Amino acid sequence: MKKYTIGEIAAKYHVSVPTLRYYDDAGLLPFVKRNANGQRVFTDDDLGYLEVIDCLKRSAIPLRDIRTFMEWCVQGDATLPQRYQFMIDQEQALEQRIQVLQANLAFLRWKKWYYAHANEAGTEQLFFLPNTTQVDPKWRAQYLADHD
Amino acid sequence: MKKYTIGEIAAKYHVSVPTLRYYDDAGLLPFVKRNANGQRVFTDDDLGYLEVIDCLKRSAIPLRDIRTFMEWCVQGDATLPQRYQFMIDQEQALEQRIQVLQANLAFLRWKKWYYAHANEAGTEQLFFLPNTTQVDPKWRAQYLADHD
DNA sequence: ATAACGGCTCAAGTATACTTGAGGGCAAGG
DNA sequence: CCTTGCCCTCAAGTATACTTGAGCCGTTAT
Repeated sequence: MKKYTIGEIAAKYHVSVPTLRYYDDAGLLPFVKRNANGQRVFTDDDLGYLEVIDCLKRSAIPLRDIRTFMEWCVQGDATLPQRYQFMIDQEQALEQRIQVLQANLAFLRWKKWYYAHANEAGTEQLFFLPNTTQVDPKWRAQYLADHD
Repeated sequence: MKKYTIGEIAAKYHVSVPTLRYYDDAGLLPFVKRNANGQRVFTDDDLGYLEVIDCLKRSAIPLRDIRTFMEWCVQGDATLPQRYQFMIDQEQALEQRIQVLQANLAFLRWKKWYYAHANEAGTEQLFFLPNTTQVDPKWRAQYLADHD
């Protein structure tokens, strides 16, 4: 089975070597072995684990949660229920976070529209209610009417 | 125009009072005024700004970027081009981040399917290539065939 | 009038996730 | 043989975003 050094794995997953060592210290890599010189040795078997870690990290899951999951992984079949539940929970959490970001995106697009028009006019004044800097709701209504 | 204390604003936006003060110190609230006793006073005019901050924070935009934008806001019409460009940039960045999260979600769903089946069987063994802990690609293919 | 309630500042502490630096080992190439 | 390159550990430093604590002020309720 092909073996990989920490440097090769770092390049493959676009992280620094110290970061990988930090992850190992933090218990995220309980599957890595060492050679006679004490150097970390990664194998093809480990790549699947590393992909999971990569996915969870890109999803901004805290390291301690990733650690918990990886520990279950090396404990074998006895932890399959926990790992299944973990995936159910993470799926739900991620769905919710995506929904929040979709709402934020909609808000940013309305603001973009607002600034596109303000920029063209050279002033925000036309949007404001008299003697305030509050945007007249009619503009928001018009934006929504135009973008449906 | 209605006025609000820092405590009222904190309750409205689900943040702590010290957090709001920290934001003010960090330059995120250049629009807040003070009363004769040095207390922060928020007005209806400010609520629009606070919504923007809330949106950017929920999108995990760094505070220094939010600060830059809020400073442009109080500088008036001269900064409309920068603010328009800011919205364009943030829209694009957020679209990309949502795409990454969608991909991560797809991965988590595959893993959920995997653990659902492993859990039912009581073991992961049936998924592995002989003498490895690598998942036989045929299972991934089957999952993709079943979920399209 | 005094205690509670909220507001204030400033300094220090906490958590997370790394990064950087010092000092050292092992193996391959000139 | 010794320099280069990659590996190692351990300790300390950095950045971000808050939180906590000490000590104080002004308004309001008892």
